[in-house]
Amino acid sequence: MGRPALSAGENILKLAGVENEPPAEYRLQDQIGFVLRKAHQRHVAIFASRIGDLTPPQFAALAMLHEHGDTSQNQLGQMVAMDAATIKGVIDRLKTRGFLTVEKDASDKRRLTVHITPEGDQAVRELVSLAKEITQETLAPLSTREAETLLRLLSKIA
Amino acid sequence: MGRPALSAGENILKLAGVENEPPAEYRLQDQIGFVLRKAHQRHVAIFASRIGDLTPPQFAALAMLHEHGDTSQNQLGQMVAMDAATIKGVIDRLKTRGFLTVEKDASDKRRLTVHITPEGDQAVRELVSLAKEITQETLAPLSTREAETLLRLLSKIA
DNA sequence: CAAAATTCATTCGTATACAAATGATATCTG
DNA sequence: CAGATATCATTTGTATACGAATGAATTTTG
Repeated sequence: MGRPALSAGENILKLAGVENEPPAEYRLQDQIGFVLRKAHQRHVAIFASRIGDLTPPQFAALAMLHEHGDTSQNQLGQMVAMDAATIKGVIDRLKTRGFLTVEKDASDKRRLTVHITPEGDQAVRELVSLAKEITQETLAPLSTREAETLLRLLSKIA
Repeated sequence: MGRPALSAGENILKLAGVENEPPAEYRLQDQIGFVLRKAHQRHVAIFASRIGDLTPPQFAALAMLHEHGDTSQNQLGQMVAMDAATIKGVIDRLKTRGFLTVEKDASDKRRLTVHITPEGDQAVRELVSLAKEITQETLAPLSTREAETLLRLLSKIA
Protein backbone atom coordinates (compact mmCIF):
# COMPACT_ATOMS: atom_id res chain seq x y z
CA MET A 1 0.00 0.00 0.00
CA GLY A 2 0.87 3.53 0.27
CA ARG A 3 2.97 4.76 -2.55
CA PRO A 4 6.59 4.34 -3.43
CA ALA A 5 9.16 6.80 -2.17
CA LEU A 6 9.56 10.02 -4.06
CA SER A 7 11.11 9.47 -7.44
CA ALA A 8 12.95 11.93 -9.64
CA GLY A 9 10.79 14.84 -10.67
CA GLU A 10 8.42 14.42 -7.79
CA ASN A 11 8.33 16.38 -4.61
CA ILE A 12 6.25 16.95 -1.55
CA LEU A 13 4.41 19.86 -3.09
CA LYS A 14 3.21 17.68 -5.87
CA LEU A 15 1.96 15.13 -3.37
CA ALA A 16 0.18 17.89 -1.55
CA GLY A 17 -1.65 18.81 -4.71
CA VAL A 18 0.33 21.90 -5.56
CA GLU A 19 0.75 20.79 -9.13
CA ASN A 20 3.61 21.50 -11.38
CA GLU A 21 3.73 25.26 -11.09
CA PRO A 22 6.09 25.74 -13.98
CA PRO A 23 9.00 26.72 -11.76
CA ALA A 24 8.64 30.40 -12.60
CA GLU A 25 10.70 29.56 -15.62
CA TYR A 26 13.04 32.06 -17.13
CA ARG A 27 12.08 33.07 -20.62
CA LEU A 28 14.62 35.24 -22.31
CA GLN A 29 11.95 36.77 -24.53
CA ASP A 30 10.16 38.14 -21.48
CA GLN A 31 13.15 39.77 -19.84
CA ILE A 32 13.32 43.54 -19.92
CA GLY A 33 16.98 43.52 -20.96
CA PHE A 34 16.42 41.38 -23.99
CA VAL A 35 13.43 43.39 -25.19
CA LEU A 36 15.24 46.63 -24.49
CA ARG A 37 18.14 45.54 -26.66
CA LYS A 38 15.86 44.57 -29.52
CA ALA A 39 13.80 47.75 -29.35
CA HIS A 40 16.97 49.78 -29.35
CA GLN A 41 18.27 47.89 -32.37
CA ARG A 42 15.07 48.54 -34.28
CA HIS A 43 15.23 52.22 -33.50
CA VAL A 44 18.83 52.50 -34.64
CA ALA A 45 17.90 50.75 -37.89
CA ILE A 46 15.04 53.19 -38.50
CA PHE A 47 17.35 56.09 -37.72
CA ALA A 48 19.96 54.84 -40.17
CA SER A 49 17.37 54.40 -42.90
CA ARG A 50 16.35 58.06 -42.63
CA ILE A 51 19.57 59.75 -41.58
CA GLY A 52 22.34 57.83 -43.23
CA ASP A 53 25.29 60.06 -42.56
CA LEU A 54 24.94 60.70 -38.84
CA THR A 55 24.50 58.17 -36.04
CA PRO A 56 22.01 58.60 -33.19
CA PRO A 57 24.76 59.46 -30.68
CA GLN A 58 26.29 61.96 -33.11
CA PHE A 59 22.93 63.59 -33.69
CA ALA A 60 22.23 63.62 -29.96
CA ALA A 61 25.50 65.39 -29.20
CA LEU A 62 24.97 67.91 -31.98
CA ALA A 63 21.34 68.57 -31.04
CA MET A 64 22.29 69.02 -27.39
CA LEU A 65 25.04 71.44 -28.32
CA HIS A 66 22.62 73.31 -30.58
CA GLU A 67 20.12 73.59 -27.78
CA HIS A 68 22.44 74.26 -24.89
CA GLY A 69 25.31 76.23 -26.40
CA ASP A 70 29.00 75.85 -25.63
CA THR A 71 30.05 73.32 -23.01
CA SER A 72 33.09 71.38 -22.01
CA GLN A 73 33.63 68.03 -23.65
CA ASN A 74 32.91 65.95 -20.57
CA GLN A 75 29.89 68.04 -19.65
CA LEU A 76 28.42 67.46 -23.09
CA GLY A 77 29.07 63.78 -22.59
CA GLN A 78 27.11 63.80 -19.35
CA MET A 79 24.21 65.58 -20.98
CA VAL A 80 23.93 62.96 -23.68
CA ALA A 81 24.85 59.99 -21.47
CA MET A 82 28.27 59.15 -22.87
CA ASP A 83 31.39 58.57 -20.84
CA ALA A 84 34.60 60.49 -21.45
CA ALA A 85 36.06 57.96 -23.85
CA THR A 86 32.88 57.68 -25.90
CA ILE A 87 32.10 61.38 -26.22
CA LYS A 88 35.65 62.01 -27.36
CA GLY A 89 35.21 59.76 -30.37
CA VAL A 90 31.83 61.28 -31.20
CA ILE A 91 33.23 64.81 -30.99
CA ASP A 92 36.26 63.89 -33.09
CA ARG A 93 33.99 62.66 -35.86
CA LEU A 94 31.71 65.68 -35.70
CA LYS A 95 34.78 67.91 -35.77
CA THR A 96 36.04 66.17 -38.90
CA ARG A 97 32.67 66.83 -40.48
CA GLY A 98 32.94 70.52 -39.68
CA PHE A 99 29.91 70.54 -37.39
CA LEU A 100 31.82 71.74 -34.37
CA THR A 101 35.15 73.06 -33.18
CA VAL A 102 37.06 72.44 -29.98
CA GLU A 103 39.39 74.81 -28.19
CA LYS A 104 41.29 74.93 -24.95
CA ASP A 105 39.62 76.69 -22.09
CA ALA A 106 41.71 79.62 -20.90
CA SER A 107 40.50 79.62 -17.32
CA ASP A 108 40.86 75.89 -16.80
CA LYS A 109 43.63 74.40 -18.84
CA ARG A 110 42.34 70.87 -18.39
CA ARG A 111 39.13 71.64 -20.22
CA LEU A 112 38.15 71.69 -23.85
CA THR A 113 35.27 73.92 -24.87
CA VAL A 114 33.09 72.65 -27.68
CA HIS A 115 31.47 75.12 -30.11
CA ILE A 116 28.88 74.28 -32.71
CA THR A 117 29.61 75.77 -36.15
CA PRO A 118 27.06 77.43 -38.45
CA GLU A 119 27.16 74.21 -40.48
CA GLY A 120 26.37 72.23 -37.35
CA ASP A 121 23.49 74.53 -36.44
CA GLN A 122 22.16 74.28 -39.95
CA ALA A 123 22.43 70.49 -39.93
CA VAL A 124 20.41 70.24 -36.72
CA ARG A 125 17.75 72.57 -38.07
CA GLU A 126 17.45 70.50 -41.22
CA LEU A 127 17.46 67.16 -39.44
CA VAL A 128 14.92 67.88 -36.72
CA SER A 129 11.96 67.11 -38.97
CA LEU A 130 13.54 63.81 -39.99
CA ALA A 131 14.24 63.07 -36.35
CA LYS A 132 10.59 63.60 -35.56
CA GLU A 133 9.66 61.17 -38.28
CA ILE A 134 12.08 58.64 -36.83
CA THR A 135 10.38 58.95 -33.47
CA GLN A 136 7.02 58.52 -35.16
CA GLU A 137 8.07 55.45 -37.10
CA THR A 138 9.63 53.85 -34.05
CA LEU A 139 6.41 54.34 -32.14
CA ALA A 140 4.16 53.46 -35.07
CA PRO A 141 3.04 50.10 -33.60
CA LEU A 142 1.52 51.97 -30.65
CA SER A 143 -1.46 54.25 -30.18
CA THR A 144 -0.78 57.82 -29.11
CA ARG A 145 -1.79 56.93 -25.59
CA GLU A 146 0.41 53.84 -25.50
CA ALA A 147 3.34 55.83 -26.85
CA GLU A 148 2.98 58.35 -24.06
CA THR A 149 2.81 55.57 -21.49
CA LEU A 150 5.86 53.85 -22.89
CA LEU A 151 7.90 57.04 -22.85
CA ARG A 152 6.85 57.77 -19.29
CA LEU A 153 7.67 54.31 -17.96
CA LEU A 154 10.88 54.04 -19.93
CA SER A 155 12.00 57.40 -18.55
CA LYS A 156 11.47 56.05 -15.07
CA ILE A 157 13.93 53.22 -15.57
CA ALA A 158 16.43 55.17 -17.70
CA MET B 1 -7.76 101.95 -37.39
CA GLY B 2 -6.97 98.54 -38.57
CA ARG B 3 -3.69 97.15 -37.47
CA PRO B 4 -0.23 97.24 -38.99
CA ALA B 5 0.85 94.56 -41.42
CA LEU B 6 2.16 91.34 -39.92
CA SER B 7 5.51 91.80 -38.31
CA ALA B 8 8.19 89.26 -37.57
CA GLY B 9 7.01 86.54 -35.25
CA GLU B 10 3.38 87.13 -36.03
CA ASN B 11 1.25 85.09 -38.33
CA ILE B 12 -2.32 84.63 -39.36
CA LEU B 13 -2.89 81.92 -36.77
CA LYS B 14 -1.92 84.30 -34.03
CA LEU B 15 -4.35 86.83 -35.39
CA ALA B 16 -7.00 84.17 -35.37
CA GLY B 17 -6.36 83.53 -31.72
CA VAL B 18 -4.38 80.33 -32.08
CA GLU B 19 -1.67 81.52 -29.77
CA ASN B 20 1.98 80.73 -29.88
CA GLU B 21 1.84 76.98 -29.94
CA PRO B 22 5.51 76.42 -29.15
CA PRO B 23 6.50 75.09 -32.58
CA ALA B 24 6.27 71.49 -31.45
CA GLU B 25 9.87 71.84 -30.40
CA TYR B 26 12.19 68.88 -30.45
CA ARG B 27 13.42 67.89 -27.04
CA LEU B 28 16.03 65.18 -27.13
CA GLN B 29 15.06 64.02 -23.63
CA ASP B 30 11.56 63.20 -24.86
CA GLN B 31 12.56 61.17 -27.88
CA ILE B 32 12.06 57.43 -27.67
CA GLY B 33 15.50 56.71 -29.11
CA PHE B 34 17.32 58.73 -26.51
CA VAL B 35 15.40 57.24 -23.59
CA LEU B 36 15.78 53.77 -25.05
CA ARG B 37 19.52 54.16 -25.21
CA LYS B 38 19.74 55.35 -21.62
CA ALA B 39 17.47 52.62 -20.27
CA HIS B 40 19.53 50.03 -22.08
CA GLN B 41 22.72 51.47 -20.64
CA ARG B 42 21.31 51.30 -17.13
CA HIS B 43 20.29 47.71 -17.61
CA VAL B 44 23.71 46.70 -18.90
CA ALA B 45 25.32 48.38 -15.89
CA ILE B 46 23.05 46.47 -13.51
CA PHE B 47 23.82 43.26 -15.35
CA ALA B 48 27.56 43.85 -15.10
CA SER B 49 27.31 44.57 -11.38
CA ARG B 50 25.69 41.18 -10.74
CA ILE B 51 27.21 39.00 -13.44
CA GLY B 52 30.69 40.26 -13.99
CA ASP B 53 32.14 37.60 -16.17
CA LEU B 54 29.48 37.27 -18.85
CA THR B 55 27.89 40.01 -20.94
CA PRO B 56 24.14 40.22 -21.62
CA PRO B 57 24.57 39.04 -25.23
CA GLN B 58 26.75 36.14 -24.10
CA PHE B 59 24.24 35.12 -21.47
CA ALA B 60 21.40 35.47 -23.98
CA ALA B 61 23.12 33.18 -26.46
CA LEU B 62 23.95 30.63 -23.80
CA ALA B 63 20.48 30.70 -22.26
CA MET B 64 18.89 30.31 -25.66
CA LEU B 65 21.12 27.39 -26.48
CA HIS B 66 20.31 25.84 -23.11
CA GLU B 67 16.61 26.21 -23.76
CA HIS B 68 16.49 25.32 -27.42
CA GLY B 69 19.25 22.77 -27.86
CA ASP B 70 21.70 22.49 -30.77
CA THR B 71 21.36 24.95 -33.61
CA SER B 72 23.43 26.37 -36.39
CA GLN B 73 25.44 29.44 -35.64
CA ASN B 74 23.37 31.82 -37.76
CA GLN B 75 20.11 30.39 -36.48
CA LEU B 76 21.21 31.01 -32.92
CA GLY B 77 22.07 34.52 -33.97
CA GLN B 78 18.57 35.07 -35.30
CA MET B 79 17.04 33.75 -32.12
CA VAL B 80 18.97 36.21 -29.99
CA ALA B 81 18.85 39.08 -32.49
CA MET B 82 22.49 39.21 -33.55
CA ASP B 83 23.73 39.35 -37.11
CA ALA B 84 26.22 36.84 -38.46
CA ALA B 85 29.27 38.91 -37.64
CA THR B 86 28.16 39.62 -34.10
CA ILE B 87 27.09 36.12 -33.14
CA LYS B 88 30.39 34.77 -34.38
CA GLY B 89 32.32 36.86 -31.90
CA VAL B 90 29.98 35.94 -29.07
CA ILE B 91 30.26 32.23 -29.86
CA ASP B 92 34.03 32.43 -30.14
CA ARG B 93 34.26 33.87 -26.65
CA LEU B 94 31.83 31.34 -25.17
CA LYS B 95 33.81 28.58 -26.87
CA THR B 96 37.03 29.85 -25.31
CA ARG B 97 35.30 29.73 -21.93
CA GLY B 98 34.33 26.11 -22.51
CA PHE B 99 30.59 26.79 -22.43
CA LEU B 100 29.97 25.44 -25.91
CA THR B 101 31.53 23.62 -28.82
CA VAL B 102 31.17 24.08 -32.54
CA GLU B 103 31.40 21.46 -35.23
CA LYS B 104 30.84 21.20 -38.94
CA ASP B 105 27.46 19.98 -40.04
CA ALA B 106 27.78 16.79 -42.08
CA SER B 107 24.63 17.22 -44.12
CA ASP B 108 25.25 20.87 -44.99
CA LYS B 109 28.91 21.69 -45.22
CA ARG B 110 28.31 25.41 -44.99
CA ARG B 111 26.87 25.12 -41.53
CA LEU B 112 28.35 25.02 -38.06
CA THR B 113 26.38 23.29 -35.35
CA VAL B 114 26.67 24.75 -31.87
CA HIS B 115 26.45 22.45 -28.82
CA ILE B 116 26.24 23.59 -25.25
CA THR B 117 28.63 21.77 -22.90
CA PRO B 118 27.80 20.47 -19.41
CA GLU B 119 29.71 23.48 -18.08
CA GLY B 120 27.54 25.76 -20.18
CA ASP B 121 24.36 24.09 -18.98
CA GLN B 122 25.54 24.37 -15.41
CA ALA B 123 26.43 28.03 -15.84
CA VAL B 124 22.94 28.84 -17.13
CA ARG B 125 21.31 26.97 -14.28
CA GLU B 126 23.39 28.85 -11.76
CA LEU B 127 22.92 32.25 -13.38
CA VAL B 128 19.18 32.18 -13.91
CA SER B 129 18.41 33.33 -10.38
CA LEU B 130 20.85 36.21 -10.75
CA ALA B 131 19.29 37.04 -14.09
CA LYS B 132 15.90 37.24 -12.45
CA GLU B 133 17.31 39.62 -9.86
CA ILE B 134 18.74 41.75 -12.65
CA THR B 135 15.32 41.98 -14.24
CA GLN B 136 13.85 42.91 -10.86
CA GLU B 137 16.40 45.61 -10.19
CA THR B 138 16.04 47.09 -13.65
CA LEU B 139 12.29 47.32 -13.14
CA ALA B 140 12.52 48.41 -9.52
CA PRO B 141 11.38 51.99 -10.19
CA LEU B 142 8.05 50.63 -11.48
CA SER B 143 5.06 48.98 -9.86
CA THR B 144 4.27 45.41 -10.91
CA ARG B 145 1.49 46.69 -13.10
CA GLU B 146 3.69 49.31 -14.71
CA ALA B 147 6.41 46.76 -15.32
CA GLU B 148 3.97 44.53 -17.16
CA THR B 149 2.76 47.44 -19.24
CA LEU B 150 6.28 48.49 -20.11
CA LEU B 151 7.23 45.00 -21.19
CA ARG B 152 4.12 44.68 -23.30
CA LEU B 153 4.57 48.03 -25.07
CA LEU B 154 8.28 47.58 -25.51
CA SER B 155 7.70 44.17 -27.08
CA LYS B 156 5.38 45.81 -29.57
CA ILE B 157 8.09 48.11 -30.86
CA ALA B 158 10.94 45.61 -30.60
C1' DC C 1 21.30 19.43 -65.86
C1' DA C 2 23.67 24.02 -65.90
C1' DA C 3 23.35 28.83 -64.72
C1' DA C 4 21.49 31.94 -61.39
C1' DA C 5 20.21 32.97 -56.97
C1' DT C 6 20.49 32.07 -52.13
C1' DT C 7 22.47 30.73 -47.79
C1' DC C 8 26.22 30.16 -44.31
C1' DA C 9 30.12 31.67 -42.33
C1' DT C 10 34.18 34.73 -42.33
C1' DT C 11 36.64 39.00 -42.64
C1' DC C 12 37.27 44.00 -42.71
C1' DG C 13 36.15 48.54 -41.43
C1' DT C 14 33.67 51.82 -38.57
C1' DA C 15 31.14 53.27 -34.48
C1' DT C 16 29.40 53.04 -29.87
C1' DA C 17 30.33 51.72 -24.86
C1' DC C 18 32.93 51.16 -20.87
C1' DA C 19 36.83 49.79 -17.51
C1' DA C 20 41.28 51.01 -16.23
C1' DA C 21 45.50 53.50 -16.37
C1' DT C 22 47.85 57.92 -17.16
C1' DG C 23 49.25 62.84 -17.19
C1' DA C 24 48.06 67.54 -16.50
C1' DT C 25 45.72 70.77 -13.89
C1' DA C 26 42.61 72.37 -10.01
C1' DT C 27 40.82 72.18 -5.61
C1' DC C 28 40.74 70.88 -0.96
C1' DT C 29 42.72 70.20 3.72
C1' DG C 30 45.57 70.24 7.41
C1' DC D 1 51.42 76.89 1.62
C1' DA D 2 52.20 71.84 0.66
C1' DG D 3 50.47 67.34 0.24
C1' DA D 4 46.39 64.74 -0.75
C1' DT D 5 42.30 64.56 -3.71
C1' DA D 6 39.65 65.31 -7.42
C1' DT D 7 38.66 66.55 -12.21
C1' DC D 8 39.45 66.65 -17.31
C1' DA D 9 40.94 64.57 -21.19
C1' DT D 10 43.48 60.82 -23.48
C1' DT D 11 44.81 56.19 -24.46
C1' DT D 12 44.42 51.17 -24.51
C1' DG D 13 41.92 47.04 -24.55
C1' DT D 14 37.66 44.40 -24.95
C1' DA D 15 32.94 43.69 -26.53
C1' DT D 16 28.80 44.50 -29.09
C1' DA D 17 26.64 45.97 -33.66
C1' DC D 18 26.28 46.32 -38.44
C1' DG D 19 27.33 47.23 -43.57
C1' DA D 20 29.80 45.30 -47.26
C1' DA D 21 32.65 42.07 -49.62
C1' DT D 22 34.09 37.24 -50.16
C1' DG D 23 34.24 32.18 -50.81
C1' DA D 24 32.07 27.79 -50.29
C1' DA D 25 28.06 25.11 -50.56
C1' DT D 26 23.15 24.50 -51.53
C1' DT D 27 18.83 25.42 -53.75
C1' DT D 28 16.13 27.28 -57.35
C1' DT D 29 15.07 27.98 -62.19
C1' DG D 30 14.92 27.91 -66.90
